[in-house]
Amino acid sequence: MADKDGDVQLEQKRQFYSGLDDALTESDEEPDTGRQASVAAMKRAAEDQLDSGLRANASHRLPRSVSATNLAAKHLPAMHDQTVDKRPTAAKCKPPPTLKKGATFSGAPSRSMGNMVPPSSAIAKLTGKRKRESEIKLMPEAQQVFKGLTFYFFPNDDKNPARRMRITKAREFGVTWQKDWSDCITHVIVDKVMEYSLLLRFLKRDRLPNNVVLVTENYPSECISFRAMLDPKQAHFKVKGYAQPEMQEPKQQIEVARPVSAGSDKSLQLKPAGKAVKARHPETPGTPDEHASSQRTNESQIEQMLPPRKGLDVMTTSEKVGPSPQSESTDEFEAAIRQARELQFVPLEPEEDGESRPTSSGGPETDDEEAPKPGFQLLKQRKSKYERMQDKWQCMQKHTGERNSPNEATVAILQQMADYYNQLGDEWRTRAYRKAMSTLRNHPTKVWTKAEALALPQIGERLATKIEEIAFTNRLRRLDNARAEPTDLVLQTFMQVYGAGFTKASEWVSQGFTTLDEVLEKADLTDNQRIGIEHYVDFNSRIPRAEVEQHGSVVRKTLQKIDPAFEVIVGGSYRRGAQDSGDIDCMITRPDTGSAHLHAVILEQLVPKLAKSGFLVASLATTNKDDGSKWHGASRLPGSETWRRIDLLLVPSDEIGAALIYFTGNDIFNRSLRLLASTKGMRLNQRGLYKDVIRGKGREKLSEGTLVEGKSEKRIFEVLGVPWRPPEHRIC
DNA sequence: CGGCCGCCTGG
DNA sequence: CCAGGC
DNA sequence: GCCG
Repeated sequence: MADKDGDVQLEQKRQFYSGLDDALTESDEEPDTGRQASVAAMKRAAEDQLDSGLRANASHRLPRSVSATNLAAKHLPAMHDQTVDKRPTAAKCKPPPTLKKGATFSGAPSRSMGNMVPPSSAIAKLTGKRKRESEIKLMPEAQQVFKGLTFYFFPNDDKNPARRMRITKAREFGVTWQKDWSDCITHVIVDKVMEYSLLLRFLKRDRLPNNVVLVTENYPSECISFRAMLDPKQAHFKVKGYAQPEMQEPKQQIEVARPVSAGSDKSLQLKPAGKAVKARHPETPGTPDEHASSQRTNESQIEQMLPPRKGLDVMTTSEKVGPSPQSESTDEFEAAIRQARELQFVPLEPEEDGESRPTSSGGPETDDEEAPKPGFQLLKQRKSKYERMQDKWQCMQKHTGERNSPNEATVAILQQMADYYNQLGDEWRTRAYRKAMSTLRNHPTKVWTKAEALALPQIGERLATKIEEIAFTNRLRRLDNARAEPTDLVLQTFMQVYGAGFTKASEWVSQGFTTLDEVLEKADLTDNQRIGIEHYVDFNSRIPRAEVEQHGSVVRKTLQKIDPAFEVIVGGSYRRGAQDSGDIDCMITRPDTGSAHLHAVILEQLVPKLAKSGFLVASLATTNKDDGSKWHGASRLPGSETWRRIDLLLVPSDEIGAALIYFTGNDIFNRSLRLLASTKGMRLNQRGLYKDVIRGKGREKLSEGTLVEGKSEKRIFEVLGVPWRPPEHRIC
C-alpha cells in the first residue's frame, strides 16, 4: 500500500546495470574458505569500481553528481595465472573414428571444430523430447574461460536438469563436452552426490590419469562466476571418496586475503540472518518468507542513529506463518481453482498471430513435436498457454505454503534484489520483482533455464536471465554491487519512520541529516513524524502473536463492557496466521449497526476510556468520514513500555465482508483482487464490491457503480470468480 | 510508451 | 488541487 | 521490472 514517489527516474541506474557482469560471492553451501587470494582481490577491485558508479543517484533528490556512464569492469580479465592448467596437448587428442560421421555426439570434436554443437537430432536422440537446448550460444571468445578444455561429466548425460544446465553453461564458455572416455579429457566433473569409487567402477579403471582434473559440479560454475580457472584442489571441489594424492591442504594464504573484505563489509552477507527492526508495513514488503532485507549493516552505524533501545531487540527474521492448515486444501480446492480458471476468464486473448496457433485445444502437454518452426514458436506457444490459464492474477493462485518450494533459493536472491530496489525508491521495479517471486514461489518445479522462466507470468526477458543465472550459480552477480552504503542506510532508516516515506526521507538526507536525533531537532516535523522518530524502535519491531492477541483482547473487553454486542476482529497478518505482526488491526463492528453509531461509541467512549486507562498512548490519525472511519494510534500493555501501532477500524455491519478482505490482505493479494475486479467492470474497496463501474480515460472512475456485495467475504470471492481462500492462504 | 489499487489527508 | 502516505 |  505504500505508494511512493512514482515518478522517480531511474533510467541511469538501469544503464549501469546493463553493463555489469562480474564479481560473485560464494555459494551458500560452501564455506567461504578456500579461495584464491588473487581472485578475492580481483573481486574486490571490481566491486569498488562498480560501486562508485552504482551508488550515484541512489536518491534522485540527493545532489550527487557522478557522471555515471562508463563502468570499467565490463568483465573480469581472464585469469590463468595460478591455474592448474594441466590440459593435455592437443596433439594427444585424436578424435575417435565416429567423429568423421559427425552424426554422433560421442565424437570428440577436433580443436578446430571447437565447440561445435552436435546436430540437434543427436541430442534429441539422447534426451528424448528435448531438442531445443542444442542451441548453444557461445560467449564472446574473451570470456570463454574453458576454451580448449574438454569435460567429461559423471554421470555424463544431460537428463538431469541441473546437470544439463551445467553442461550447457560450460559449453557456452568454451568447453567441449566429451561423451565417451578419451585421452583428450582434461576435467572430470562429478555430481556432488556421486562417489569417486562409483566413477572408477563405471569407467573400469583403478585410477584416473594424472593429467585429468577431478572436481565436483561446483567447479564449472565457480569458474564461470569468476571468469577464471580456479584451483581445483579447493575443498568444495573435492569429489566424495577421493583422497588427494599429495598433501591435501591447499594453500592457506587464501584466508589471508579474505579478512580485508570481510572486515569492511561483513554486512554484505547475502543472507543476513535477520534484522533487528523491520519495516513498519509488514504487509507491504513482506511476504511471510520474506528474507530480511539487505539492511543489516554496520550495527554501530545504525546504533548511533537510533534512539536508545529499550531492551527489546527483536531479531525476527520474518513473519513466520504459524500452524497453517495446509492439508485441508486438496483436491477439492484444486478443482475449484481449475474450475474457476476455466469458467470465469476474461482473457486477453493473446493470439495475435493467428496463423500458426493450433488453438488452445486440449493438447495438455508436450507434443512439441514435428513443428519445424523454430523453438521460438514453441516458446511463444507455451507462454500464451500460461497466460491463458495461469493467473496473471495472483489472487487466483493457491498459495502453497511451501517454504521449501523448489525455487526458494532463487526467490531468496530475487528478494534481495527487490529489497535493494525498494531502498532506492523504485517502487515499480520492486513490485515487479515481488510479482515474479510470487509466481516462482508457486511454481511446482525448479526453474532452471531462461526459456522456462520466460514462459511464466510476470517474468520477462530480464528476470528470466537473472533466474537462470541464479539457478545455475546460486547467486546473482549484480547483487554484489547493490549493496548498502552509508547514505543508503541513512535513507533506509529514515524511510522507516512512521509518517515519512521515500520522499520525506530523501529530503532529510539531502538536508544533510544523518541520524534520527539530528532530524528530530533540526527538521520541521509533523506531529506524527515526531512520534514516529521518538518511538522508532518500538514501531519498527515485530509484535509477537501473543501480544497482538493481548492488545486485541484489551480492546475487546473494554468495548464489550460498554456494549456486549460489539465484536472485535484482529485482522492483518495476525488473521493470516502470522507469528508476529507489524501492527495491530482491530476491526470493530456490531450487528445491524451503521457507522454513525460505531463512530459515536468508539471515538467518544472507547477511545477516551482506553486513553484514560493508559492503554492508548498516542493518536496518530483519525479518519473521520461519515462512512467508514478509522483510528490510528499507539497502544501499550499495562506494565510494558513498548508502544505498538494499533488501528481501530470501524466497520458497519454490511461492509464487514469487504473490510475483512481489505484488512486481511496481504496487500498483493488485495491489489490483485482489485485489479481483477476492475477488469470485470467492477470495483472493490474496503466497503464493498461494486459492479457496472464506468471508467473513463485512464481508469478514472466515472460512476460509482452499484453495490453487489459487502457483507460476505465469501460472496465477494464468488462474484469475482476467485476460489475461496482462508486468510492463511492469502499470501502472495 | 505509459500504467502498475483505491482512498484519504495535509499542505 | 496534488503529492505523499496508508 | 512486466505488460499491453
